[in-house]
Amino acid sequence: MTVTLADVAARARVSPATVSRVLNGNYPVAASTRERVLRAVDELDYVLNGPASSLAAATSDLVGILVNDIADPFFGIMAGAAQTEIGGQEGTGRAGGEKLAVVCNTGGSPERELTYLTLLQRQRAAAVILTGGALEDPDHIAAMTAKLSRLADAGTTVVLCGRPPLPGSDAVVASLAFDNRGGGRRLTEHLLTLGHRRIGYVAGPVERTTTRHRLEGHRAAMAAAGLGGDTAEQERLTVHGPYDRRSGYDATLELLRRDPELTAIVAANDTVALGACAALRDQGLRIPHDISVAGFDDLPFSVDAVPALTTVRLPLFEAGARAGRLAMGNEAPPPGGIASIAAELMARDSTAPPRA
Amino acid sequence: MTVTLADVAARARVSPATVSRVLNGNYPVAASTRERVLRAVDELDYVLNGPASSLAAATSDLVGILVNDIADPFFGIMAGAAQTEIGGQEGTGRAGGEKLAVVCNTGGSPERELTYLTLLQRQRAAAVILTGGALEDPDHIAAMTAKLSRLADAGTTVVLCGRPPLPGSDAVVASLAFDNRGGGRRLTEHLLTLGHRRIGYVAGPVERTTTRHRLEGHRAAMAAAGLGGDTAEQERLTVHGPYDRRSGYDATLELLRRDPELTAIVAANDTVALGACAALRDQGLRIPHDISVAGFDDLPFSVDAVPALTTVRLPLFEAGARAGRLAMGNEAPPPGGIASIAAELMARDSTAPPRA
DNA sequence: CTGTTAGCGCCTTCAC
DNA sequence: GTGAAGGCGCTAACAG
Repeated sequence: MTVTLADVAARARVSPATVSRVLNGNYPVAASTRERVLRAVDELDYVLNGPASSLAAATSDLVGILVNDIADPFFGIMAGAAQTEIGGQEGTGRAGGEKLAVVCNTGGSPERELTYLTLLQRQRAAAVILTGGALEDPDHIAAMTAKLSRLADAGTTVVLCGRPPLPGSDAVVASLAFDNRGGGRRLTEHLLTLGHRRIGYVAGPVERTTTRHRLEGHRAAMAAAGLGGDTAEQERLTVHGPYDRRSGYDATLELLRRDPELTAIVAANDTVALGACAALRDQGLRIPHDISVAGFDDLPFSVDAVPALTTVRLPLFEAGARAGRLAMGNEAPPPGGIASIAAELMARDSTAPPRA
Repeated sequence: MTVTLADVAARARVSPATVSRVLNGNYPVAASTRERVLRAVDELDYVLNGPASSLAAATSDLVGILVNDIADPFFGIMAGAAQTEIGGQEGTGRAGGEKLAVVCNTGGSPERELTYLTLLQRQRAAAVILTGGALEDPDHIAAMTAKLSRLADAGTTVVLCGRPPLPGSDAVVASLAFDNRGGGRRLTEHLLTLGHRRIGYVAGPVERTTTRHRLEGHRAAMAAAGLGGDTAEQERLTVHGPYDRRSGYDATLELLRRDPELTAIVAANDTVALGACAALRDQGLRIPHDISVAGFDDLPFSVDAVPALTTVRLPLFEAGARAGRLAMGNEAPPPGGIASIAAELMARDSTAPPRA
């Protein structure tokens, strides 16, 4: 029924071993023989049996890219960049030694994250890239550390992208961590420099590294300006929620309720900031005249917002591409396996000095 | 080194076959035996060898979801919905009979589309979902038709989502096609009703079904209103470009150059519309006072645009979920394997009557 | 309900 | 540079 390697061998009048060698290209084969084999492959429309090949070789050409939310361009950009770097840009049609880069959407659920890792482990994946912030629950961290060790033992290359290093684990080849803390600090410093003193903060989901680091940066800047306040005050000006538009909308209304004198709102990311803007507009407030708004990530749409959104740029594409190369072993890991990726303040029109 | 099914069998004092049966759950096994096996699995931290399993069973648990641009929420939403429907929401941790739903980013390249299909074919994928518009190049269509037949022959379920049916192919189980033509027509009718007569059109990339259908809808509405004009006139008011913000920006400037009297711009999709809005603002034009703008898709950010974007809503999430169910065989295919999915006009603030 | 027996299709030493 | 042979780990008939 389906054509096998043996069929190709018969047609090319060589042994199966030889066919295997030309297909994998990692062994010397006479040019004439190779050509004969390749011709037979095309004539028979032969497609390698991946499972059989993976079983025999004890490794597959699958590379998994885990993301928290595939509908969020934050992840889409990183994943796309990584996939480009991995999938090869050739396109010979015949599909030679390409890797199969695939993205898996965890939806932010820790269980699904682990399930996907198990599934990838089951497939004997060549590499796994974990993107985005990590959950800070101790149990989950322990489970992840164990799972990643298991993967690494089985020969899977593990790379972290936009996620802080896993303490005490040598399973990870490289961690590319965004400087969320520094970015958060600079963003709030920008607001302070403009003259803002009462700043509301729409944070991301609790127990996420990204959420915590950005918030820490914000509070560090506030504290440095002598505006830290006590814990109760800090919490009063902070509302947590998911990384979506709705959350930004609701949280902003809540912050306004808690303190109508707010002159600025800092959002966990650009999407949340958009929701915040909508809420403010619905309250009849003008941005930045009545109140300033800032986001984080600098997604493509942020520059088109009205007014253009002040935010912190993260080099998502570059980071994803680098993660892809690291996963493929095409780039040397950074010293210590850890790299911090700079976050750059993009001051635009949604922030301005507060009204007198 | 790595623990195999035989190890589990030995520890549970049963035969390998029995272990296989409880793991696959598709065969009666005594409760006590099952429990013993499961315990052994946990104690040994056993993970099924996917390739071996796929080789023996001649099918894998891989399901591929092909998208044109993973950084575009249009695809992210559909892919995420499909993945949720396929990946199972259980999360037992142990990972039982779950499918591995993975998304593959073709970047809109026909070669990569074929390469990914070959890779998936190689893996003996259980199902493949193709999302988004298709390229209309005859050679590519022929290659795709052949490839999909090959896949179907090998037992892979093929589902189309947001893509018109492949004529003369029985390889596809179901095609969910958006009513792009109808949506495009209703959108332009809305503009005509408002009183617009000179409408510029920023189209998507040429040779794409999505592009063509939306444009046809637009022109049908124009023609019905006696405003069709000749071919030269139609082309003068149409500029093609990729589905991104930049394209919308540039194309809008070009349209304005060609006809400064335009009172409305229709964009290929919401992202493009955002670019168009930016260009118009930079020209000092107010929306919708000086000129109206409309998009397509109704992505989440469109309602937050300023002014809120008039567009055509496509039920992306629902369509993706349905495609996922169809791929899993959890839903009966529509009659004839083809379903048209309605597109609903969302009239918002970016369109208004033209200035007197 | 459970055990036994054959492969699934390929890679990989080992000879030649 | 090429062929021959064994086995990767699991599933799927068959028996029982």
